[in-house]
Amino acid sequence: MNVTGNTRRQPSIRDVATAAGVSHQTVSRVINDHPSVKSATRERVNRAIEELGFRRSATALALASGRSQSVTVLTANTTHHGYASVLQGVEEAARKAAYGVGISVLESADEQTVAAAVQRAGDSVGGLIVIAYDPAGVAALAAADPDLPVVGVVETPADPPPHDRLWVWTDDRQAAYEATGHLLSLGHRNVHYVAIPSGTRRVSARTAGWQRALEDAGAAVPEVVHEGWGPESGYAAGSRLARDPEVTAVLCGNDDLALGVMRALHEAGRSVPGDVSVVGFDDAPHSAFVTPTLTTVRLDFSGLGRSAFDLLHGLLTRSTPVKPHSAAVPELVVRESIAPPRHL
Amino acid sequence: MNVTGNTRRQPSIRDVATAAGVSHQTVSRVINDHPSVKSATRERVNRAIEELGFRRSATALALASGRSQSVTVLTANTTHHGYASVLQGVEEAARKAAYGVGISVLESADEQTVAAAVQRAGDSVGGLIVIAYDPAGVAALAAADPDLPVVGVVETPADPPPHDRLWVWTDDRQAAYEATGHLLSLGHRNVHYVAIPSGTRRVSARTAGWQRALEDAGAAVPEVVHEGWGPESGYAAGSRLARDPEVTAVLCGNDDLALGVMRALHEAGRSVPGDVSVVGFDDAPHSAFVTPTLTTVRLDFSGLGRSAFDLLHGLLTRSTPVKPHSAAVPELVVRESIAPPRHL
DNA sequence: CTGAAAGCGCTTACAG
DNA sequence: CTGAAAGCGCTTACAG
Repeated sequence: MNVTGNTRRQPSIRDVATAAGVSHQTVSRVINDHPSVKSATRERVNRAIEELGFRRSATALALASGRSQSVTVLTANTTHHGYASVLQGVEEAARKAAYGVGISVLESADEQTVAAAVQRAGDSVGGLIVIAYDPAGVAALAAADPDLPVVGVVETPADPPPHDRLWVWTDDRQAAYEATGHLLSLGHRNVHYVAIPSGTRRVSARTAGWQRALEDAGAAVPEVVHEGWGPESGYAAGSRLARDPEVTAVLCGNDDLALGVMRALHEAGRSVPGDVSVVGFDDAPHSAFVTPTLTTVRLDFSGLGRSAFDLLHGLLTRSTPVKPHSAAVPELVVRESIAPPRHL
Repeated sequence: MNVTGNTRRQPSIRDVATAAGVSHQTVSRVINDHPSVKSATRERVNRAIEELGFRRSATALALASGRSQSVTVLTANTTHHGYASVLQGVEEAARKAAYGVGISVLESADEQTVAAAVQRAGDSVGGLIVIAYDPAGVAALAAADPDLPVVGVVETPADPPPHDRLWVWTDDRQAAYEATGHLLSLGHRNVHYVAIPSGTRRVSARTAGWQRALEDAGAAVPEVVHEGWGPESGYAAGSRLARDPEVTAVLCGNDDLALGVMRALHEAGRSVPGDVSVVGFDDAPHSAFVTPTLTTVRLDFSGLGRSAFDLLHGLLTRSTPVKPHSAAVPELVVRESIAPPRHL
């Protein structure tokens, strides 16, 4: 009626219907690719859509249909390389499926905070992806409503996930095993481990892999150095480790930690890799450009994010029977920061 | 009616109304903190809300009221430190205001891609924050519908933003000026600049600051080395710069670039800071732990993200007259990577 | 202070 | 193949 009027309102399905001389019903069929529409009608509708610049309201779609075409990722962090890459992978896969992605960060592992965040996230969204590498994430995964579609991005689990839960992971247990084994094969009698904060109360996957490698080689298992996530944590750990001349090889839970360890060793006058070999985890972009370049385990985080989304998408659309699966296998990238120990 | 039934449906405003013996109307008033509700009624409603575990549907709210309580950030990247930190800042401020945040990444600066992304983002959302540090972001900012609430996170603009646009920035022009000045004051006769890709066709803010500092000091302005964002770009630039013995100081558009430059210099046998001083931009977390520790400009990205959200929030709620404003001033963090040139 | 009506822009059965 | 009706869960005037 108001075709030539210049109201700012977005054209609705009804405006399109009027313009095309059909019911809004039929417009709905056309935009949903419903087969039973005469092609002449379809064309008329599409032309009207084009002319009016119609865009279907995602909000109305969500309200009327119950499917929201969006997921939100719940994470304790957005800046660390692994987290940011997972997020990027999720977004990439979601975009291809015409899904939106929301992000909600967990400020702490505090029960109340986590519960509030999980609720908020679950409120207006089809499904949830929670990055559960840390205590906050693990708590969130546990706190999520059982009938909300959720997939967790987790460390290699010791046991398969509960059957009502979908998880995705890379085999970093195996990766830690191999990295440690590589160091031992170089002649090191021992490998120390500087751990990232574990999400679970039990031994983390990386820790387990490292420990197993030492045991398999008949080497003593030194105490794990527990630290935070950032380079300053690695620095603190490295300062302590530097005082022990027996320490000739250090595996770190991530690259930032490894950089901190290398710096502390440097300041203590112990050279890397001359006196001590250092290995990181994640293969952050700058790790190949520090001096010495850092030997590290490359993890396909964005692939992990894509998998997480695909899994969730399957769950939401019930299209294919979905199964938890692990992503690309980790790969040890050998660079300058490791060498045989002096005593050889 | 079905109070004891165990349907899985979330309780609605109507269920609450029935339980409290009022109209759904009144429930709406209560959850919106409308003043004109008798406190006895209010209490009854609140009790019902509590008991039923009612949570207001954000979708219905958005559809009925037109305000969506969410914003989306449009960005070309999620992993670089600056971008990730801006995103984190936005999320933090949004969470405090009970807003959701969506993220949409721009795969390329290609016109079609950008247009599609902007449309998608603008579809189901209250407002848009676009990170416009790069060509894709700048294109997105330009492509956004003029009557969609948008705030841009931009480089220091040469001219004030168009009056219908809200921008936020840190004064990195000034920061580049100071960093360059500091290098000159150390005795360097010249400072080269390795630039990040500029969003605009014109000279970027950082480039302008650097250039001005050289001019003010009467130094020659060498050609800008144009590179990408990552350390490998810095490495490429550094390799070229290393061949010129006249090069004694290099300012880089970001820390990753700086690391790449330092690595290339190292491989070329030129020591940092002995032969060449290197300064970065951003103060990424690891920059204080590489060797030599990196002198860099600290930028308050998360503060910038918070400002961006606040600005947008004001725009959306029309609560306060909002004005574009710049965030915390950048600060030069002097570390080991710079020194007076050899010739002194 | 509170309720009955209409509507936001869609979809989902139900008819024909 | 297409339309008329009802509804998703809220809010926004309009009455009283």
